[in-house]
Amino acid sequence: MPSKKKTTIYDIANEAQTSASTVAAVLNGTWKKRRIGEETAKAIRKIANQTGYTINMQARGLRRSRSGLIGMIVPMLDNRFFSSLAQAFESHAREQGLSPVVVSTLRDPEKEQATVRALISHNVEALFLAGATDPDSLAKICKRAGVTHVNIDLPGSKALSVISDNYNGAKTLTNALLARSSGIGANADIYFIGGIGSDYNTQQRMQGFRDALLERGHKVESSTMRPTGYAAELAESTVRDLYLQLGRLPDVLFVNSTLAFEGVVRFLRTLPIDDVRKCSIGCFDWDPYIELLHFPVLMVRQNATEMVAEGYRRLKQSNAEAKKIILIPTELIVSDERPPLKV
Amino acid sequence: MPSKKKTTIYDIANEAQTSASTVAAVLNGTWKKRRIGEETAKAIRKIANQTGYTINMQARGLRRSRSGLIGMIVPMLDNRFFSSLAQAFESHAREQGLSPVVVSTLRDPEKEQATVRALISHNVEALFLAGATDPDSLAKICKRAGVTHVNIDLPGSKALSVISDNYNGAKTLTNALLARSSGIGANADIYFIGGIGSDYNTQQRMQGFRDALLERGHKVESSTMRPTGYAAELAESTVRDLYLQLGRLPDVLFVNSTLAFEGVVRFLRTLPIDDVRKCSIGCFDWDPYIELLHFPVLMVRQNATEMVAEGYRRLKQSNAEAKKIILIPTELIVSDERPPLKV
DNA sequence: CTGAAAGCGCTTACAG
DNA sequence: CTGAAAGCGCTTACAG
Repeated sequence: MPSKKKTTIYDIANEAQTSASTVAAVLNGTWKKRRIGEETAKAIRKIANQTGYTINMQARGLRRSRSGLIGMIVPMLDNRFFSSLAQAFESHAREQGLSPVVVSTLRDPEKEQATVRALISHNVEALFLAGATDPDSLAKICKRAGVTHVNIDLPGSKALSVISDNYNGAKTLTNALLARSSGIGANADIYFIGGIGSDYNTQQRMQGFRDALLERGHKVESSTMRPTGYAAELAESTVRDLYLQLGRLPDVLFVNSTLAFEGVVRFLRTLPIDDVRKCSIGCFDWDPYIELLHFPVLMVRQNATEMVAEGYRRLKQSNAEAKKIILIPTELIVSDERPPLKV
Repeated sequence: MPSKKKTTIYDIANEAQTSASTVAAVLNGTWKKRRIGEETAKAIRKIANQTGYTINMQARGLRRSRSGLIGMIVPMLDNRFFSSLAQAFESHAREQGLSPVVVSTLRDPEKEQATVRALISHNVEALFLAGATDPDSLAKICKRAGVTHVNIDLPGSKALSVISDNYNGAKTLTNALLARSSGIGANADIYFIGGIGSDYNTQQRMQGFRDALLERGHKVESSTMRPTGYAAELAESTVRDLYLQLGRLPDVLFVNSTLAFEGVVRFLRTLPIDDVRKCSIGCFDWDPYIELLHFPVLMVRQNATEMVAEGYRRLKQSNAEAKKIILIPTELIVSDERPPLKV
């Protein structure tokens, strides 16, 4: 029975001895308004079920100039933070009866633009630009096409941006790290590792880190700031070099991103455990397994769910003041509230 | 200048003093075939750029009855394995000029069906069903609509399925675990924890586990098989109970899934490290942080990339024998090839 | 309570 | 080398 061609409202109209208009009305819910007979409606619905009718959204979309699609770009999907964003994004989409289209663009400005154009071609009803490297050119493209959009995670100057409160998150983390390592002096060795110096979020985090240190009377030399990128390898060798140079680990280590943290741990696990525990270690970003390492780690967890929720809220009240940056609070996670490893 | 209405080929035709057909041909690449003047083409392209024209895929799709969309359903996105699948899926999609639509359905059969229907409504050109709980009803829906699809990770009987070689992966892992714990007798305590007993993959893995044990002369009692589900909590309490019951850890622990493993580690970290190291521990599934724990873990890494690649390959040669299960080899990962932690 | 008809923005034979 | 026209499958005033 499975027909190769999809059934259309005309097929159903034929079968039901009625018109396409009537079928359309019954199937899209406007039939009460049109006061279509209960009988007719029932018959039509029956045939629709039998034939396995599914509406053609392209046709509907073309006619109503809406698509039922909502788009998101992210740097990559196989990453805790961005996949949480994607997950939240598409839960919301479904709630609103929209189909989510999530595409990763690998922090490549050209891919970002091409993807945004592609999504616009599909007439997405709105666009979430998460972690876009060049939000402002994307904003231009969107504006031209009249597509509303919001920046997530990385802010742009031409549209509403919902991002983590990186500054305060970093400051809180730094303060907590310092509180841990009681008894260190003004000349203590305190390092910031990972992230990209030109990146807005990294800058904010470095600023929060720096301010926390200054407020507590610590010196901050630029050599202690090491935005080594998002890769694990460079973070690993940086900590190793520090260790060799100081003859021990720094007193405090602020690692920016779970990926860089991976590299750091890769080195730390080669050291005697008591050495590692003397160091006060923090990670900006959260991973469940980091909580399970053999030494305590303070983490900043970003609220992906809330960032996306806020993005959706703002899209609805599209009256809202655009070009604004909305900061979403982060959460400080302390890994060793549970019984520590007995050695 | 940004116009609220999107530009269409008619707008461009007006401006360029030519016809919509010509504009269409220039913009979609068929213009050489139609031998349109280089001049005309150039003029049209210029206007298209100025006005920020983007083709309306809904219109094109409606006309050509293709959509440029390709769909995938996954249980969830915020999970290493499934997000790797999603990532691979959409790289391939982009390579082929398709826009990937990935939707998570939370292992809920109703959501799966609703989502598949929604995707079909959007005229996706093919469908990847990853980890679907009820692939066969989905297959029916797809067949009716004439949408080709392939099952990934969890097999169905009505369409091609590409899944991990769970049986051999588990067997290899078990053998490696046994090889580690040399000197244990036929009555050694060897446990399988996590996964769902009714789940095809879990069954295969249990079978591989069991066969490896039998071949090496170990007894396998059903009480040693504990498919406690995919949640961390139950796995945690199960290991704790085992520990209390045996007065020590089992000799070998096979944990099915990184999520269950999280629970296991949550308990293990409360034990003296030397106790933990006496136990030969394995995890079916991989996570970079598991490699960095303070005790060695053997892991089975599934090849998400290859599964997706194979899926795409098969879709192309749609002649291919359907209803077949294709097994993708897994990889055994040994976590402690690097220098171990000095205590 | 119901249907005929126009139109959404493309593509593509067909006719020049 | 180029254009007029039909048609993809819907929606929606409009007319009964």
